[in-house]
Amino acid sequence: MSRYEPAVIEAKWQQAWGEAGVFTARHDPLRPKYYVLEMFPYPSGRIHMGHVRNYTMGDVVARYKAAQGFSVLHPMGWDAFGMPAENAAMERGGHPKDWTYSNIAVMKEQMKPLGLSIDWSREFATCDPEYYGQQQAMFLDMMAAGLVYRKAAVVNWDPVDMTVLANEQVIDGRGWRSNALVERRELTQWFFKISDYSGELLAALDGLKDWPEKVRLMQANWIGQSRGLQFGFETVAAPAGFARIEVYTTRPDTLMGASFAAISPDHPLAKALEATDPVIAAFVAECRRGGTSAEVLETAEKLGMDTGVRVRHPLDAGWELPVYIANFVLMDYGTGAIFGCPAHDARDYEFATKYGLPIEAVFVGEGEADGLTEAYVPMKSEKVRYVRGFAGAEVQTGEDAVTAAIAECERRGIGQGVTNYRLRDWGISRQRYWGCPIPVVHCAVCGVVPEKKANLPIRLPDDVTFDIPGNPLDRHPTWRDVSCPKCGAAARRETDTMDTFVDSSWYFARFTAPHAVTPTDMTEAAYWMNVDQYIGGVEHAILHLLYSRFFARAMNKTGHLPVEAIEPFNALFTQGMVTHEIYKTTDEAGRPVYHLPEDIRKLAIDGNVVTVLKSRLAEIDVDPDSSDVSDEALSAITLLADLQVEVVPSAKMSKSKKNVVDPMNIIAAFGADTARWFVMSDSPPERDVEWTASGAEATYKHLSRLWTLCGRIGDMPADHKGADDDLLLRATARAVHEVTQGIEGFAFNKAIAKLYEFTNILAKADGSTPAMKLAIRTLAQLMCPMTPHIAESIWTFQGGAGLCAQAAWPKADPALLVDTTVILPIQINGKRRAEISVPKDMAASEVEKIALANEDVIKFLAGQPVKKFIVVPGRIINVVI
RNA sequence: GCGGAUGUGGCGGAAUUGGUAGACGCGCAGCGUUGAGGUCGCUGUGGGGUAACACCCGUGAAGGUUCGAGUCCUUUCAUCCGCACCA
Repeated sequence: MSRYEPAVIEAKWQQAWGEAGVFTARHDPLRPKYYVLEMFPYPSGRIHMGHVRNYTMGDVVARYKAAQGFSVLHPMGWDAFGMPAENAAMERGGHPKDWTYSNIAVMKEQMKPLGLSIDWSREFATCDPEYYGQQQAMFLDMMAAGLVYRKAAVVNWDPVDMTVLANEQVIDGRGWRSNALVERRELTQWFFKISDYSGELLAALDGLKDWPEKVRLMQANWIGQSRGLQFGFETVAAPAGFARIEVYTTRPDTLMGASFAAISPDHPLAKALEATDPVIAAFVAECRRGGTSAEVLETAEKLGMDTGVRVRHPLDAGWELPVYIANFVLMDYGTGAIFGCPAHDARDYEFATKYGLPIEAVFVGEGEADGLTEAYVPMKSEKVRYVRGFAGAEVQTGEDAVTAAIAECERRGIGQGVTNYRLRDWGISRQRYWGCPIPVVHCAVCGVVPEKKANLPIRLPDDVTFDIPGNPLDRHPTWRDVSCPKCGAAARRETDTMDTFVDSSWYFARFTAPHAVTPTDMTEAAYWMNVDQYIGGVEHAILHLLYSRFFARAMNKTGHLPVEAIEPFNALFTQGMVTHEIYKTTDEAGRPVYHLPEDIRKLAIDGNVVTVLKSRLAEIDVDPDSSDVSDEALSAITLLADLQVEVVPSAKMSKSKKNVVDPMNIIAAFGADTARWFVMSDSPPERDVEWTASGAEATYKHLSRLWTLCGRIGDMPADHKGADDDLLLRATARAVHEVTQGIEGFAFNKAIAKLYEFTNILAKADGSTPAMKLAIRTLAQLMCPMTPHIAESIWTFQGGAGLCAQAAWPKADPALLVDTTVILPIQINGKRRAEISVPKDMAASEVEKIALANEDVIKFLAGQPVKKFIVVPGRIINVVI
């Protein structure tokens, strides 16, 4: 066996897999299927380490399941619509389509050398008309099924560029290009009725046993089910048409503590007042300044204005409350109007304090005085006493108080108990070019008319420019101006495109039949769905996954997915990021300056590692790349503190911090197996992994050492006896058991630690008996999911039949996994003082005798009587004195 | 503001889920190999303490439950992620 040359063997085995068609997914009714999917990439330009980690994880699962005998589907595609393509066109010229497809070509070429077990015959991009045309067909079906509607919604409006901005494009309340103050503006937009499924999407979370608990929790909180009371305030001195204001509250038990009512600046009443009152109009305009994101809205200073309108308290007609317009009341939640109880709601308390409104407690903490007013009393359900509750709810606390208050209000005819959800309908309209066109036409005669399916796909026009802001579709007469599909009159095509989340909400289903002339093929979908293991970043824990769960239900309703697939992802795994340290200095003004890894040098001085700038080394006449640094130079470096670079560990890779590691450089230097092994080895997959140059090098050294070891064994005479064969067989069985458990449990770092241990045992064994050969072949198989190329070479070299990638996963003989004797530590009063070695199944009474006869134990007992003797079989002994 | 998570040696992490804290890897140190450096091989490596043992301390902090706590409970501090038009 020659030297370890990854470039040579990796190309060779990739070709062999390709020729054997190992990764082509086959619809084989006789075999169980397994569908592994990693969240598909956005084609941003080049692949990064995060991609390598994500796809290697999926690949490990795919290869492992294939070895287990499953018919595996492991596809790849491109989430190809989105803003960056338009931004590139604006900044550099060119067309989003060209930018996107050339990025796809580059990234695909970069992914190939990783040796992933992907079935490339199923590849597609969401910007392919064949894909988005099917998406348009589903939109029409969903429209017919009543899942689509239009309504007004607020957007970020840039008044200078005259365009809609994404939240990301609003920086400190200003447009990212124009720097103009952003306003909130209403636009008529398309919505999917995801709220029809609020209850179901919540209830079904319980069935997702193989999803991370935290993701289910986040989704549940996002859907935000609450039980409350909806009731109407009767108004006094309100404009015509506003005799009542509907309010929703989750705390009807605090109604007696009401001190004001507040409506959203977007509430119809606010709009009516705005039209006639310039002071209110100015205030509402003030509220509409700034972006639309929840973070901005909820951290903004609380602003309110008394409208002059009054409402009657529902429990006491003589009690009038002022109605404020308040910027923290959201039109999207509840009814867009609230009642304020400052004593028991922190936000209301802040508001009441600011505007001098009364604060009166409904309940007090146990033992506190009844006269507690003007203070905020947090809800502690166990320890409250009602002092101003209303009849029927006096004795209740906590949730019971809410339930009792709702019942009492219903009895009195004041309002109704309502189950409310925080989840809003999904607004999908985007005023942008590079997205899936919404297939409808606006006709002056017929109104909104769906396109005919025969006319699909509605293709994006190619002849567009991005020299001025806004949506080029809006100013493209030959594309925009059409005749009505229904009556033939002159009409206007919808120029909004769909949110790119729509594209990614069903791609997993399309992979099961990527070339079908309908969105899906029900036979294929029935075989391949669901995705058995889905893997991706935790940043998608809420939106993408919730939208996909909704879409699967909508697809079922419109006949595009079987009912078994309404929860499309059986198991979910959320992986962490790849981070890298940052090298930072500060300039004269104290601003941080970042340095590239190749511009710094790490030196070992007196057992410490000192990081210095190469350029500064040159200044003191030290050759920055020479390995030979004199002791004088080293001590000079220690003295020069300003020469040293601050190392900030574990930062997200970003160009501005200059800590991006390009996977292609790693593959060129060490090969794909090293890159794959390293990203799987150090950290648990759900956590961030820090890329270190030394770690990657160590991985390469390990693989080289293994290569040499296999070569050495191959050169030995057959049956050269090294270590005990029995020991080898046991070690092999244990490795199979532990690595299998590691992969099954998504603990790849532990699986790799076990592989290191196993390799260390083999390196010491130094023989070439059949037991050794079996051990090495097994090692190759266990490594194959992680490092498939070197595994193939070792497998072949050690006489494995066929391709390692197609060999059946090894099984451990259970008899070889049990140890006959066990070492029991002995604690005395909880401190470990001695240990004994006993047969595994020895009776506790026997163990006690041996333990008490142990000389260390006798020494520590020092003749004191034993109060208690605890034996945990096979684990530990504790003697209490 | 709301929601979710994470804190263990110099570093990444392990700990059979309440039972020997620090597996495995990196780094560092010593020895060997080498003309030298790197490579490679062997050994050591939580802190204090000792000639070496012994012994003491130790899982962000402070309390608690237990024969026994990294793991369970209470309080607290720090850091990271998401928030509906980034994907």
